[in-house]
Amino acid sequence: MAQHMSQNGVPAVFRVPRASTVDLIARELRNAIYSGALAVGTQLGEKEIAQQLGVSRSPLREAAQRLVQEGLLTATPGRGLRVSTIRGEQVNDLYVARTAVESEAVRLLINHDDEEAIAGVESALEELVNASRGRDPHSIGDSDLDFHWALVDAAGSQRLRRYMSTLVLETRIASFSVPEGFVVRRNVAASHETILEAIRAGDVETGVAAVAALMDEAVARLTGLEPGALDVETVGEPHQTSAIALEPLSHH
Amino acid sequence: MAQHMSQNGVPAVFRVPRASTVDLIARELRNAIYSGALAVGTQLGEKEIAQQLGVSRSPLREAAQRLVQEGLLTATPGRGLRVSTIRGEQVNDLYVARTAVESEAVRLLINHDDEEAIAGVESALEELVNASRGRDPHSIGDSDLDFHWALVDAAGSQRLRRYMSTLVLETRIASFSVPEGFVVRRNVAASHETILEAIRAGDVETGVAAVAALMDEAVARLTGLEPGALDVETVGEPHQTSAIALEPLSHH
DNA sequence: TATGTTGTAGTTGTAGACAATACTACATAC
DNA sequence: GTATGTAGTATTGTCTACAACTACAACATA
Repeated sequence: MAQHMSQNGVPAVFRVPRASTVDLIARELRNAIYSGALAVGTQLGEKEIAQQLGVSRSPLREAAQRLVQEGLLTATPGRGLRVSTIRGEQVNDLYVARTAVESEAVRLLINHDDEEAIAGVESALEELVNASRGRDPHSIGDSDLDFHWALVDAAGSQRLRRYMSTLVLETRIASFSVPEGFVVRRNVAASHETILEAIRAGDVETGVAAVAALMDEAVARLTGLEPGALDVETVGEPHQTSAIALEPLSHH
Repeated sequence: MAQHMSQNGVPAVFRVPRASTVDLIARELRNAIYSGALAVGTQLGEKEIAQQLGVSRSPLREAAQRLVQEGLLTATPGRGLRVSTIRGEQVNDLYVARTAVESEAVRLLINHDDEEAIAGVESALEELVNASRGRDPHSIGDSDLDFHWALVDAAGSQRLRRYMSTLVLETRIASFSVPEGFVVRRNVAASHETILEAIRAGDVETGVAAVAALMDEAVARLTGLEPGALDVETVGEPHQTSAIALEPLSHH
């Protein structure tokens, strides 16, 4: 019983958290969705994907159920799995969820006042500012999502992190789902700075309001409301569909 | 192509969403956790449970992965599945997530001002008031959770609903995880009334604050901080473990 | 021509068998 | 007596095969 106990009864060494095959496959699928290798709406043949990953259908199907629970994949009995599409009212709902999570993150950051955590958000903002000086909409979009991820990550809540990691992917899906292609705002950095300033100032009210404003704007952009009123930049090429989507996974 | 299209191109009739076997199993597992039939920390033998449900291990394992994604089950490679335990810092994190979701629900309810939706919350509150007049801690606890569920349900967001349905189960798990047994506050109704009043008054500030206060109190109750300062009632019998946990599921 | 039916191919859903891993108990060495 | 090694047992992890379902196309029929 006393295998490696420190004096106060707390184990001094923990079980190494090996990743299961299902974990690896699920991660691979998420990456494929994020990168666009698995295009939105794609029907994924289990046999084919299992072969590409070098596993059999069983663990693949188990991993797929995780993404189904997240809402990233949609399963229809007899018709299998396809990558979820997010559009119309779903876009609005997605940003409702993001508002809930990111608002709480702001609140937590202000309450805890952890300098190191806030610094993480700050460096993400700097990345965004840099990217927005360039003219590559894709890297702006990536930095944008990175910032929001950093914001929630810094809040230190395991559950909010889990929610956000799915929401980031769903946001990506929503972007892909827009028929016009990738759309980004020109002046992203400014409104994001407002959030960070509010956090530094300890002003919950302003911070939450800034988050909400950002979300409303994003919904308008993605659902195409008042397209003339928004200062956006559109990029063609909705997404490239490659024949071989997935790399075989290496167990380590 | 034009099989049942209304004039605007939106399908007028949708595919009936048949429930897959995996759906049914997942639902059954969640029910078993909610009811306590699957006790917290229980290792669930796949063979045994599959037999009880009258299915083979494959769909059971797939369903289990859904609950793993939700955090209700914990999977360890080589050691299989067990019902998650929620205690210590996890309790706090759980209520952080609930605060995020329920605060946003309050905000949505106030913004939309949908009388029918608010009425749903009101009836849940009445149930809670009734239960709190009685002395059965279990029915008080149930009505409490029902109220919070109704609150989020009324907000009308699909994603918040999904989060909340898991959070309700996690809250239940947290209750079961308390070694002293079921613990409820004596004056539950009052603080819940504050939330509803704030919604009716359109006062976001007060509503959100009331939610936060409720959550803080719950964390204190469950983590056993200042036990003397809280007006709580404890019930023994942490949970009865029945030999046969699950009913065979009927496909309909 | 349009609609309904039937056959066929391909896919998914489930079950069972096999292989790999982890737990238990016992034996053995220090 | 404690600790380490080893065998046996049981469970999980993965694969393969079969059954069931869906989609598509060719054909028959009104």
